Amino acid sequence: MDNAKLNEIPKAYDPKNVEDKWYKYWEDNKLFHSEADESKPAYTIVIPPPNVTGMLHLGHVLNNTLQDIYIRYKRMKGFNACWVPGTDHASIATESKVIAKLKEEGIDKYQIGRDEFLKHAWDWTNKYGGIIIQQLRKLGASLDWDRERFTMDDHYYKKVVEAFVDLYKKGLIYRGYRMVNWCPASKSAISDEEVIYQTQNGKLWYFKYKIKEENEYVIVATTRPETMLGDTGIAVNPNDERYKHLIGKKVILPIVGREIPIFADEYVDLEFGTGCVKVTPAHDINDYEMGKRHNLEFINILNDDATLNHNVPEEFRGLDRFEARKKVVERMHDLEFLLKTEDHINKVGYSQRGNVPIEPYLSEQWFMKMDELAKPALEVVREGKIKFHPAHWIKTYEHWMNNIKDWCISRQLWWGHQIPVWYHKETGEVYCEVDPPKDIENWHQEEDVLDTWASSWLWAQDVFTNDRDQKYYYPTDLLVTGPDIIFFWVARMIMAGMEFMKDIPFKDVYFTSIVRDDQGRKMSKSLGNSPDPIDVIEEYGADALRFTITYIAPLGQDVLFSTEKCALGRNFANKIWNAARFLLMNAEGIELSDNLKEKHFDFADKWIISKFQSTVKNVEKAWDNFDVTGAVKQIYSFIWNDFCDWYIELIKNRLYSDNLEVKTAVLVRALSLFEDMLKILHPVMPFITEEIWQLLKSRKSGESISITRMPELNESLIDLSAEEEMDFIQNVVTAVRNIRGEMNIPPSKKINLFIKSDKVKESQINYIKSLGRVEEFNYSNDLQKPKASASSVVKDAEIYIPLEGLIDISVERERLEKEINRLSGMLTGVEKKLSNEKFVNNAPADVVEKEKQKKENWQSSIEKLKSILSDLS
RNA sequence: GGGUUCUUAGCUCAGUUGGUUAGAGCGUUUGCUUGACGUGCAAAAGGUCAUAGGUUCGAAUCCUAUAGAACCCA
Repeated sequence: MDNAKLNEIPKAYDPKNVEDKWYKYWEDNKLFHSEADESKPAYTIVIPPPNVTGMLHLGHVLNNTLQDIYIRYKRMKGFNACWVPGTDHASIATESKVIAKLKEEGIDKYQIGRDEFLKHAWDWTNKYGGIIIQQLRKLGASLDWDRERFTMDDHYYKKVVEAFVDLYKKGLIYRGYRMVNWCPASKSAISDEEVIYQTQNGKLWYFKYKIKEENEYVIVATTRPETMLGDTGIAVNPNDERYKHLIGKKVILPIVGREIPIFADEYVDLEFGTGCVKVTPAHDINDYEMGKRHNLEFINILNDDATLNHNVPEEFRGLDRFEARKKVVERMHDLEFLLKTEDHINKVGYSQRGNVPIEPYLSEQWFMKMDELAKPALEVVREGKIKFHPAHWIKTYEHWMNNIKDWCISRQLWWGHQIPVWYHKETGEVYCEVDPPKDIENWHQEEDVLDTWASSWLWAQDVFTNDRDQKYYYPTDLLVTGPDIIFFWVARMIMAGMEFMKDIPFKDVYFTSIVRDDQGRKMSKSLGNSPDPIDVIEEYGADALRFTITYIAPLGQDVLFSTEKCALGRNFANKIWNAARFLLMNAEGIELSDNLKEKHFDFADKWIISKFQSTVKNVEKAWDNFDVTGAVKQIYSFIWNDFCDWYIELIKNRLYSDNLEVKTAVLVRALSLFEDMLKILHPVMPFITEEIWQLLKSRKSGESISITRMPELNESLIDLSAEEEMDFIQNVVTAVRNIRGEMNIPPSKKINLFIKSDKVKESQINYIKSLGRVEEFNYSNDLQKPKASASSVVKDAEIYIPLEGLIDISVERERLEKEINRLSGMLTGVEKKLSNEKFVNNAPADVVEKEKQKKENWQSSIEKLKSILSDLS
């Protein structure tokens, strides 16, 4: 190899100068662009579109690293790999950010109107929309940038509208006056899935309501006193002896003065509170049901911002619900209707986006019928047409699908896909089509937009904007996402796929871990425990981050991350770097002719090639099983332990040999293996592998490791006898090092070594000598133990190290005794097993044979050690 | 209240269909300017596999119960 720059290879790997350079190279050469090509199999992933104005966080890092690993792996396996990037318009989140920004400027959304507001929203989107997309490049994500999509693109918008119209015409979408989860912060309905229940320390207030024309009271307990202003009934359990005589009577609602009936309903829990329940049908889902059953009045007491409206007494109007609560309690106290107050732990539903308590609220909304859509979507998962990893999520999915409720898809927002429904100004007729009515002046369009998920549920099918692409790339192969959106998105995308494409949207779904901090806490801005991935990349490199997070992320469990852990990946990168540096330095000035590759083989070469083949086999299996951590650990262990710790040490003898042909042959082989090694690592650490791959040989412009082929598994190269020979060497060398350690013999001091065995091969001797730092070496079957030797037993070979003057007899005795005890313990276990007739009769023959073998080996070792021990003077 | 998952070395986790000498990384201890790497090398210490039963010739692995933890749903 002729390369003057080699001396300049720095001692420590620095990703800074490497990563951006190669990403640009890949992008400039469009290496990740895919075109439909029916002669090749496609492998397709659509990115779970991040919020367009969002920033990259560690959840994205894990998720996108996994996708990149699979897309790169499949690309190198010869698939036409296509990874589609894009972002999501995130209706509520984006709109509330825009509103906040406008508010700072003193602008009110309703004053400027819809069209003007949307201009601001687009400005905002264009300003922040590129950030996360750029950040994905820093991570090394091999996305097909020519296919970048946005859920508000014209084509996509049209598809969303078409889907609505289609379902409306099929009768699967309807409009209704229903109780929904109302988010007072965004002044919009939200779906059941967007409500997060939080446990809170609340109170239980006990109120007295007087019964009309009698001198008796009922006592009700409530967690929400302010709703009493909307009470229209009192419910008791029909079997409750305490209250049977009151059923049918009326009470006078305090403060308000309204007369409301006492009625019986099975729903009432006799044990809770007093067994008497105040009923507010317009503001509680259970009360709503009771209200319908008993024909109660529905009195809505709230405005859309959760202040009290004109249906309550004057003094409460305009008050926020929480102020109103205080005031109601005060008034009830003054009126002596407040009996007592208890502490009470309750669960309060919060709006996921608005982060305020939601209100059950009656309003006119659009719903999608779920029963029919759910059926085929459930079926394909049950049948295994779509596979979940880990599989246990199937149960959660089934449970949700079996208990599915209609989906509230309308949002009282402007940023999003406006519902394609027009109402006739005169007749009130409803018109639902993709295109607006011709006499548009006589109609007004539905103001509401669709839930964001009612657009992103088409993502897997409509990121492909022409029929050929859609036919070629759909169904996609893999979806990588968090289990937190299994209902929001995964389930609904499956429904959309089955409904509109009549086919599954993806074959495998990989549910990622949740990234937490070192102490297992959720990452959150307020805790300040959420490192910015870009900072981590600056400090450790994207490769290190990618490697570390996949190394520590167990499938199906949370991953506990801290920035410092990235030292793992950084150290690994540095290790690889130095291994490359070592080989390249030795190759300097040498002509590496490939025809020497098959020459001067010895068992060390066979061993490492055999190990590599096993690694390829195991890694492929692990990728196929979505055992990402398993694959990453296999690669790590091969490179660090097998290749660096042993193989490089083994070849040093030959590398420093005077025989140029031997030296060259070894180098050519080592470099070729190193190149293969880089390839199997490349999906995990794309940058450093590209950097080194480019250094190994001079490459043509546009060439890249990312578009080379993965090494093919060749099982005929798995060589068990070479592995056995190597195993012996490793055991002998380790025994020698152990003795050195125990006897405090520094590595710089050479020792002599004798092995009582006739099975040592000539080819093994040099390796044992160099790795054990051995001066004089001898072996024979009838070797006498030299005086004052430290000893060990490896398989059936006794090894001696004469240490005249250096040996500490008591240390040596202790060492031997410890080993004898260890082996004896294991021997006892195995003897017990073998003396058990039932074991010998019932266990498979090979298992019994294995146990017998163990017994013999350990027995023989123990005998040898004992005899050595007794000779010890 | 219902469901799912988890409990293995000081910490974080592997452990494939029951048969291993129960592994790895980090951390700890000791030694080392060994002609790639101290972001390193070598050696070592450290585990009654949560607890109690059961199935089995044999259980970290299968079953039951108990305790504890997390998440989801109501």
